[in-house]
Amino acid sequence: MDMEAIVHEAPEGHKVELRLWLRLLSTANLISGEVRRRLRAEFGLTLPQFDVLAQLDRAKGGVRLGELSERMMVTNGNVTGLVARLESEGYVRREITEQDRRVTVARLTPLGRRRFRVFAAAHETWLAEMLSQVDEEARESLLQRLGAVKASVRRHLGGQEEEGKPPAA
Amino acid sequence: MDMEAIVHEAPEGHKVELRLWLRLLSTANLISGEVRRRLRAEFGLTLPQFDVLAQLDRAKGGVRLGELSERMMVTNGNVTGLVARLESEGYVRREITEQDRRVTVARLTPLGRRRFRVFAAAHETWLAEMLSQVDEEARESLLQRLGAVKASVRRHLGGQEEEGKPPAA
DNA sequence: GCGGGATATTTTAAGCTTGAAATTTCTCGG
DNA sequence: CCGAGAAATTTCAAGCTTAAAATATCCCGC
Repeated sequence: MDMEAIVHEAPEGHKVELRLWLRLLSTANLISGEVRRRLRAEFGLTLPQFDVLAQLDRAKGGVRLGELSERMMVTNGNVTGLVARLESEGYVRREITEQDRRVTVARLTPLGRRRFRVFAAAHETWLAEMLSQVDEEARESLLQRLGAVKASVRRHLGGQEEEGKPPAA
Repeated sequence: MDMEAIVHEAPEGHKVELRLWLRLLSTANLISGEVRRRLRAEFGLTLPQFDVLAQLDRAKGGVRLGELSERMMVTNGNVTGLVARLESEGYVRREITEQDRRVTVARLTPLGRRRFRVFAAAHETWLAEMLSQVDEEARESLLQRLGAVKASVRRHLGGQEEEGKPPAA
């Protein structure tokens, strides 16, 4: 089975915000689907697993699981299994600190770090390829405007603000 | 548990294509997470379920399951369960055509159509809210440039082309 | 009208994800 | 010191998702 990304879209006749959202989503799906397929085919890795490795690689001395879940924008319960599987692959090790035994820190094993460098290089290449026909101006524009989108969305999250400043003005 | 979207991002020091991809992904995650939470809280619906209903609402006379999976960019096996759950909710009905008994057509029940109108109106409002601070120019720019991104990505999919024209020069 | 290949869907196994409840450990005021 | 509440993680049930294998049906050339 392949089930290649056919990527239908844009119903037409919808509010423009909706059309923008649908296009954003289908674009992200198109790319992540391709990345996922390649990670699997080339390295037997899932995308979330790659994501964990990337976070751990970025951190010097290991990452608390709670921080990992924040950085990855997923729930705590999620990282538990993810890290467990990566540990059984030998890519990640878990350590319990003696100062606070509630905390578990995950860090890359030497094998994990070595392998991740290979994964990351391929991943970067794929992205560069896939986005090769998006020119410098478009990239910069997208980066900036997507930042604006995120800012707009964040101001309208879920009713209750759980941190940060109260709605300015 | 809430596990609000903290949305870390952009490692800095990565190739610009990678940064663009990470921003695109985190933006999509931020929005879809919020939409998912609201659908669940207000209507007890999952996002994929909403997606199925939207596709069926759009179609006049029912949709073959295979076409549904194409339109939704998910595998065939996926829609089987999705449609089964929506059927048990009474929102969707499945019909087997007598001309071709391999084919199953899904269509909204009157209840499903009625309810979907409510869901869709709320959904549209949420999106309009979340994107309210993205001005007209930015929206148009994003729509157009995301289209270009999709085009670029499609040209670099998975090695084998399974349909469409051979790479035009 | 038969049989092989194509087409449509379902099933299956493995893994991801959420939200909520449960555990474990810590902190701190009295 | 003790106990209440906070904090970090795990467990759990339900649902999503994929890729691959299995089923079921159809089409077509002989």
